[in-house]
Amino acid sequence: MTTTPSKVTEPKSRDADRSRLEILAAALDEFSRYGLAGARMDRIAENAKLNKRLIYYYFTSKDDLFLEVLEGAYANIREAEKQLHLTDLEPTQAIRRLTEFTWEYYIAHPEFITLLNSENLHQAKHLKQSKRIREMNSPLIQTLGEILERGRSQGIFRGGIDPVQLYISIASLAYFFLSNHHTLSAVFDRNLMTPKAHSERLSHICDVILGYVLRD
Amino acid sequence: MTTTPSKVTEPKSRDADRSRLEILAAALDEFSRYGLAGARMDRIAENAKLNKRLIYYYFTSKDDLFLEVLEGAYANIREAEKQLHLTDLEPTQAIRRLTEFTWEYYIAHPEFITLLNSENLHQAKHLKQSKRIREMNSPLIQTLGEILERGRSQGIFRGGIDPVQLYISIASLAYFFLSNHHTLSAVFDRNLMTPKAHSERLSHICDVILGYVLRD
DNA sequence: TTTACAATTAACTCATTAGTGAATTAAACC
DNA sequence: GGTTTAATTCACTAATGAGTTAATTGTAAA
Repeated sequence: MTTTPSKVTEPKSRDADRSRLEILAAALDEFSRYGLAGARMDRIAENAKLNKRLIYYYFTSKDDLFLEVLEGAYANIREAEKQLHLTDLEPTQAIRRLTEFTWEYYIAHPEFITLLNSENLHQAKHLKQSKRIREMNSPLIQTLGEILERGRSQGIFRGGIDPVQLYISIASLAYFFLSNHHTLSAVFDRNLMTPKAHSERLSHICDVILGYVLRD
Repeated sequence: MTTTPSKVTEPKSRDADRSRLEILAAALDEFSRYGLAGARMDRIAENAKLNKRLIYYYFTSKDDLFLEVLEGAYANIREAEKQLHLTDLEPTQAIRRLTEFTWEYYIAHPEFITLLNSENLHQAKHLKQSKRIREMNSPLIQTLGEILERGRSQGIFRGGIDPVQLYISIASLAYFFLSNHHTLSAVFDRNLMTPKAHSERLSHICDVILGYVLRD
């Protein structure tokens, strides 16, 4: 027997907030699966189980919807980055932690990768017009700079490392592998998406990054 | 005076080979600019200065055309790789050469990057059905394995390096930077496409790769 | 319990799109 | 010069797509 719980606010049949979220969730799925041009508004409505008109009611246009989805994806990763607390760790451990985090975040959020690829195909035109994303600047570059300096002064890291370059490199090594795994698997005739292949990749990435950062 | 050269075969107004090539060139441009879903057959015809019907006459469908474009792109990079002659070089120089080549190839062929991104969005379904591409296996992995072994036995390289992992890493560090430069530039508020930024990146990539490969 | 407004729906429009059928023309061959 | 065939054009279709108009319904406040 499913009795509606007394006093507990009963699920409304009309709920603007819920509808907005349903649309955003369906849109994230759609855009990351098919890209911006390949995405279909009808399919988003269908998967959100809402009338298509509501998408326009809440989000104005396909591009505006895409922008909100992108903003959400950035907000999520920035939030996760904040939980890292790299400053509490020894320099070497901090770099390792950041590398592992990056890898695991991409593994857990493949939509983020395809969304970014779409945005880059469109020359970041949505991101550029987004005040929200520009304000969401990552704390990582600053922190990374401090870690590198700390490692440097302890004599364990090489000097002259640009934190932006290093951050991009850590991202590269994880992102490219995952973003391009379909073509790479085909070309090298090797399944790169097995747990074993994943752990081998992560271990290789750590070796590359630490091999670079650590002083000889 | 432009006189039609006597005896020299005059340009035909109808030329199947030329038309095919015009279509392929226009399609490469279109697909790399807009992706597979965003590409427009009418625009390809217009840019090729040929009737749209001819695209279907020569290439059957949009997907088949995309496949041929992709095959061409792979054929080109494989051809360039063959000119590298890494075996003639000392191990360290060979790795540096390969790294620089990869970077410069991507710089010179941005279409290759966006084409690959499109193909990965589509889970490499065209590549997987292409006998041609599967036969075009890169000589690089084999060569890279030999170089690594040579460096190893000379005591200058670390042991246990998987050539496929290393190859993917070299590609990653170049590819990701260029593929994602629009979003990266916006997020870091730094123009990554200046000549200076490019030479800094290449130099960083070489440091990372050699820092990893060279024994401490 | 009526009112007011927000949330939702049905039923459209109109432009665009991949793909075609059939006629036409240039060139190569005899 | 006439015939054949390959290359090209024209005019179309059928479906699909983003976005809209206007009516309807649920909900909460008065």
